[in-house]
Amino acid sequence: MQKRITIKDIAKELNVHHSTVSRALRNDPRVNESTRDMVLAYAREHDYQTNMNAVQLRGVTNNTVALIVPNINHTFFSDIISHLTNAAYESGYIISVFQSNEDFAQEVDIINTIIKQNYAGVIASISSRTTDSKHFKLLNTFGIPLVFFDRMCDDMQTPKVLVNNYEITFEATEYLINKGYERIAHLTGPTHINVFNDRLRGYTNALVKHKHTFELNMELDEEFTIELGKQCLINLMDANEKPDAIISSSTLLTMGIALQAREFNLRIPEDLALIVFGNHLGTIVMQPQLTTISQSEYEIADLAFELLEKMITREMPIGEACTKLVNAQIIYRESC
Amino acid sequence: MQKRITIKDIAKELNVHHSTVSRALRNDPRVNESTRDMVLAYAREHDYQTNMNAVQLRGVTNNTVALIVPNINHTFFSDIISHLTNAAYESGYIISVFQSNEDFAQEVDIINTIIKQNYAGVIASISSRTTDSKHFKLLNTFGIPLVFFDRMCDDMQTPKVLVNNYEITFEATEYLINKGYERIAHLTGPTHINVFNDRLRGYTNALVKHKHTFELNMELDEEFTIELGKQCLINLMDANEKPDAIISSSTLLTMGIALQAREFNLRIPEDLALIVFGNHLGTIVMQPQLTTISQSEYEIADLAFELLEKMITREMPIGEACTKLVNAQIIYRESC
DNA sequence: TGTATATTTGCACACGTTTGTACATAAAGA
DNA sequence: TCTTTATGTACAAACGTGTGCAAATATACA
Repeated sequence: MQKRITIKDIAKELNVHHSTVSRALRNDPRVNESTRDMVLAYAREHDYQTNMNAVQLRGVTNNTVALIVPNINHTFFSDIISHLTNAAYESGYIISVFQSNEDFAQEVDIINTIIKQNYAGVIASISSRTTDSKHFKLLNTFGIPLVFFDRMCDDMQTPKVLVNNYEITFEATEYLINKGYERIAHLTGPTHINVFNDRLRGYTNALVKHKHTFELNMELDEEFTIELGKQCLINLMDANEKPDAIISSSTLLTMGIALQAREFNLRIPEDLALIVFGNHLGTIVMQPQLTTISQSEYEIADLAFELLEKMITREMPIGEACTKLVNAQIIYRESC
Repeated sequence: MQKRITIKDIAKELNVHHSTVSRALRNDPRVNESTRDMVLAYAREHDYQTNMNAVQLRGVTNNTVALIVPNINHTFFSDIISHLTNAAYESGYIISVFQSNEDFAQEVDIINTIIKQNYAGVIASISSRTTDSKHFKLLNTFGIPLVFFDRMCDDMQTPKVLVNNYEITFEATEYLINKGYERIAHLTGPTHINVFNDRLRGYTNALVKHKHTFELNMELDEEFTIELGKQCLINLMDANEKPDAIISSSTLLTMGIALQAREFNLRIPEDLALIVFGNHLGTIVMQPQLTTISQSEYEIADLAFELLEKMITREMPIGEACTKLVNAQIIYRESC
């Protein structure tokens, strides 16, 4: 664990000034070719690595982009992370992922770390407990570009890449209605989050349009698990009017429902239809395979990064609103 | 997008020296209480954030730990990430995740970024294309603590948290043999990686012990997908001696196999037994539910972080080998 | 009042890098 | 030979923060 080698060390060793070394390393034309070669050879030989803290202290931005997600182990987010990492790498950026764990305090800490470390930019989807956007606004204050995707703070002037949750949930509900289902339930997350609110509105409005009087919306603030899904179905089937179709925001919840339906000897889709948001692989190995709403993670990732990069290169101003809608689509399978 | 506020700005505004502000912000006892309160109030008011680049330039380490994984959207890794993030947060650290995408060049770039930015430490699982450990050794050179988990470079002196892949695969193979399966195949990744090599050895040795002559090992270097799994089974069933059991390293592969088995009207587990590494949720919603080998991600995450933290706090020296084995366990379900 | 001690603040330098400017040397032109 | 220009290198200051040391002020004690 020797001391880190610096340009001054190199300079001393080669009997030149450290400014010459600095220029040589960055291929500045004002340095003699032989000097440059000598410096580069020495640097390579001794594994010199720029100290970015010193560089950034002078105001130069780095190439690391922070990505904040509520949960890394949700298919939707992990797919986006994966695509985003690749897209960014091709443009010369490194993606660094942070998980807020649906926790407000952690989200704030993450943002503070990002500001303190001077990241080049931030792509974020907020936690379900986030109601205040002060910490995100701070990014703008410090001149760090920010792009929201999926879940966002609606009071912020910044680019947003969103899914057309309202339209697709409307469409899904209508699809179930047209299939003859009478009592459609809707399971989703806290509706102060745009995503869940849009889905709720799509669901409700479709019911209204078709004059359905049965409306059963469950807004869950707990962690979505298979167990919770089982319990949900138990509760639902305990009521007077039992649903014959469920649109759900969570794959885990829906898996639990499907497992519990077997226990109840409910046939899917005859007795109970299921539609779920997401591309979880489990949905296609189940029997019957679940009808899902796919949210085109590729497109979201590409769009979000494209917008961020434009802000980093100052091609686009920071702190200016702009919303891109990405179309989700229903993947018709066997559960309806 | 105003200029970033610094301690000098605060000092000028409050008519004190910036060193006093610096001390006040870090609760140095050598500063008057009233002065400190004044400074803290002003800092809070104006959203002052320390510039870590300046701090780190002076040799102080930060609290950000880098986590490198080959693929974020593999259940094994995303579970570890999730647990690790929480464990680290409780100890006051922030985890920043990087995906190498099973690509050597990206892995090298990530390490270089980590060195340049002076992260506090690194927890890593190497890509399947990594055969040279020079970049990881560089971390030690620069005094950055490193802990490997799961996949590692065996020529490196550094703590490693590994799964007892040899023993558990031996056990799984033996289990199949005792169940009466005659022709057991093994599907895994490139065996220059310790994980896959250990599994192969466990498999082979169990066969030898029980004098089984049928041995079919497939070492795949492509990306594991459901499609590839389907193709695998097609190929396997095309041979003269068709396997009646498969131990596989990949959930996706095995899902493909299971789906293809249906096409072939092969009954699971009667005609074909399946055991797969991992905790993917898909394995428990399938019918039949798959017997899996669970690798206790919690324990791996906790151990890895514990070791890293000790190195960060210099409680443990950097660059000293030590290997912790974590016990995997077979979760017996319906596919055998 | 004067001296000793405790408390608080200011000063100056360092960390590693970049960059504008000045200096030195070499080549070219008169 | 002397100026002019081109080329290469050195110098010094700056980025924001932390810290040893000196200075200043306040408090205690004789």
